[in-house]
Amino acid sequence: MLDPAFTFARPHCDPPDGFAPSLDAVSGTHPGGRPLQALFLPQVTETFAPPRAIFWEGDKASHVFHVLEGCLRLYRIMHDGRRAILGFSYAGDLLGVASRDIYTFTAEAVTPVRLKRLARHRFDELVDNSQDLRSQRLAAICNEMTAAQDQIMRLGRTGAHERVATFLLDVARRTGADAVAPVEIDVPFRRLDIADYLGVTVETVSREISKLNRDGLISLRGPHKIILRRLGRLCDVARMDVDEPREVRGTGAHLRLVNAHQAASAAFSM
Amino acid sequence: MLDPAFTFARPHCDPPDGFAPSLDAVSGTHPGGRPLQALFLPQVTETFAPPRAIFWEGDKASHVFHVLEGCLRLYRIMHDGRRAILGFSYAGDLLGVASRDIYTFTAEAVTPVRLKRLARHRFDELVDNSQDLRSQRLAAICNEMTAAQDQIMRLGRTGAHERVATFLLDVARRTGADAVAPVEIDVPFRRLDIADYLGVTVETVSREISKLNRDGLISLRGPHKIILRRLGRLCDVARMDVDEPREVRGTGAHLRLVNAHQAASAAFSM
DNA sequence: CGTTATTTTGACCCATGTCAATACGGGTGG
DNA sequence: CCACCCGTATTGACATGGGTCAAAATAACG
Repeated sequence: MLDPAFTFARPHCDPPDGFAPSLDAVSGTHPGGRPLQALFLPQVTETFAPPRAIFWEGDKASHVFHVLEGCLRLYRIMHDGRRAILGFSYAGDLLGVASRDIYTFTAEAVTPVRLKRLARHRFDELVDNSQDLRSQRLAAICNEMTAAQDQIMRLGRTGAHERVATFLLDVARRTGADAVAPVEIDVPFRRLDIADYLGVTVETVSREISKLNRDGLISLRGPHKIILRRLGRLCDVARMDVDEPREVRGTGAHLRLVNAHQAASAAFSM
Repeated sequence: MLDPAFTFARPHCDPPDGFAPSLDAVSGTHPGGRPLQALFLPQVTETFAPPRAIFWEGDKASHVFHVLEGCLRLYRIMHDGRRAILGFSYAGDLLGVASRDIYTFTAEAVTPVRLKRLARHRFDELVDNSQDLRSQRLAAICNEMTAAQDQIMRLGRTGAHERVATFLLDVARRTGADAVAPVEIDVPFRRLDIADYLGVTVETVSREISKLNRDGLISLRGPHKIILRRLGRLCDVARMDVDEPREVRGTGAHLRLVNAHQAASAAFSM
């Protein structure tokens, strides 16, 4: 699936990479034996048409899910209606693993979704009986943590350019797109979803995408088909200001890290 | 410690509460028997003077730590020097539990810190041998996830007012301050730390604090001693626009939740 | 006490939000 | 297959929260 060249050159401390593998969604990397996903094999398949919710924020976290097909948005809503999308979930992901008591977000189908479910107590029971599965679950949740940290960094410290570019690259990676120059990606989400995920408005998302289009970094084939033309350039945008390291304000204690990562953007064709 | 009235009324879906119990820091709530923290009892105590780092982002995650005293900032730095503080860690917290391979952030002493450490392999070994401890560790990490989600929501969807007010209330709660009106809290962090945590600039933090001061919601006794005078009002600021719920843009599917939480702010004396 | 780092404040500017109009696209029924 | 419709996306004009730059005030520390 993932071409090794398609690693987006990720120096460990450089966050605006790493698609948020969605906060409570676990991309399936199975170390040795049976992956967590295998636990769902005997279950029946269910189907959810968009925009139906699989579960709601606040519901008792009674099940864990394995997404077989389609994609989902995971979000929370504030008292006054503001919505924040915490992440997206794709085929292969697990859903609800990090929810203990109640679900801390709503999961809603964006495209038609097929999935399997397993009662939480059953899932826990199965996992607890295997050292290997326990370890997998832990690793999975830790990966989610890291993804969440990436997102915190993006939202707190980057501009709209960077966020949108990063988002497109992440979708490409999640999709398992090829690393060769003109990658056509499918973006099933609406602009509002993207906006609520990136912490900006629909208009800003639209404008940034239009700008990338004007500048030739991408082409649009309808709002949901985007062709990434200059991957290298997109990376540059995603990691703004790479060339001109700005002055660091602060203690200086952490200066040890600054400039320790000229490596970066190299990967990716261009 | 925590006055029950001091719960900041947290309806499950309303994020701008919940102090980020720091992303990889575990506040010690021990269900039944021996808490995770007890594992550190036999270890020797180490001391770190600020601004010394306990570990660096990217280091091999060789140990887990238990903070006995003092407080820490946990942060990541981008290639160009921008810093994002992911959270803070206080006495009682565990540190490094959610770091599997390498530490995904730097932990640095803000005040003189005393802590104990345990080799990661040893920690894992001990935890894996007890159903109870495993469960505690899992719960702890899930709490961190929730805290991270809160932060994502704040950074993506709130203004500077809300962020600063929330921050002050969270420090108060973390500190275990009393719920009665004039609460004096100790804020050991510098303004730049707060700024990097809240995703704004130092100047903005300063201005917002000044404004709260002018408006009588708080008083300053030096930049690191803040007296919260109108807790109720602070809560209102932290959850801006409570009274006039704005029109929700979007599918409408999630409308089920909107307005389902007029409860809120009641708690807190005022 | 003087020296330096931190914080506060002011003036100005820009990225992004807001409001509003238009254009597009995908689905439906004729 | 085409025409219409409605939700979504784009674009423009304008407003503003918060960033930036610079200076003054205050606190921290030897």
